Amino acid sequence: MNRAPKGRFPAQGSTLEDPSDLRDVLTAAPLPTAFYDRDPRIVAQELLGCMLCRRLSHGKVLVVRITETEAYLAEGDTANHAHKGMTRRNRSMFGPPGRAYVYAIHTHHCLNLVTEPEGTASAVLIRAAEPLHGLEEMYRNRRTRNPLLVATGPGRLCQAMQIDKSLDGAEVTRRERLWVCRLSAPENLRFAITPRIGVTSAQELPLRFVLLETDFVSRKLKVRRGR
DNA sequence: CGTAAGATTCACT
DNA sequence: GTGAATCTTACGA
Repeated sequence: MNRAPKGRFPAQGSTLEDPSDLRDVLTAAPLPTAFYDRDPRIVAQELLGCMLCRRLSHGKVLVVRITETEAYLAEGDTANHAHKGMTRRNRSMFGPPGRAYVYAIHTHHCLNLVTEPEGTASAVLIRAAEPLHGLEEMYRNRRTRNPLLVATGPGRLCQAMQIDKSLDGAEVTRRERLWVCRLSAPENLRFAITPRIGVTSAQELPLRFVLLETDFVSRKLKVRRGR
């Protein structure tokens, strides 16, 4: 088993050091409302590999590549914050698709993207991402210089990208404070489907989607043994 | 108004 | 693996 030497980082990972690549990302059209106005399981899968972009108040833009998502269903999903109806916390999930639902948990925040039509409370939790641009800013926010620890977890991602409740309800279909884009037509990326992490109910539902062939995930996939 | 729980993370054993 | 940090929300009295 290969293991990175202590104090060094794996060679894996890409950046947007090439100015033209960065320009392509920053000028790409955000995914439109129609993208989000679908079943959260489909949206969760198709978000894998997409770029999540955050413009800070002073203008600097942070970019990460989404590697791990979870779907929270409007029907039959007791792990969904909205499964017992609307509350002050979850009201964004009842709003139109293509907006953020941000909530606080212990000492952290988590980012969801709202799916399906207004009145249908479903969303996709962004669980992990690979940092691509604005590394120094994100290192500072996370108090680490290990890229594998920057955004591999929903709380870490929000801390790295300065996402908190002030972004709850924000539109992610415009290039304003937060948006998602992709550089080309959807690629056929391979991913695994597993139960969701951390939920205390509906634990069996396979609603977590994890990009394969990346180390930028919140939990290592269980290795299938035997054979 | 008191209390309990939580879609997490980190340090430590 | 276990426990603590630390804060917001939800809910019942």
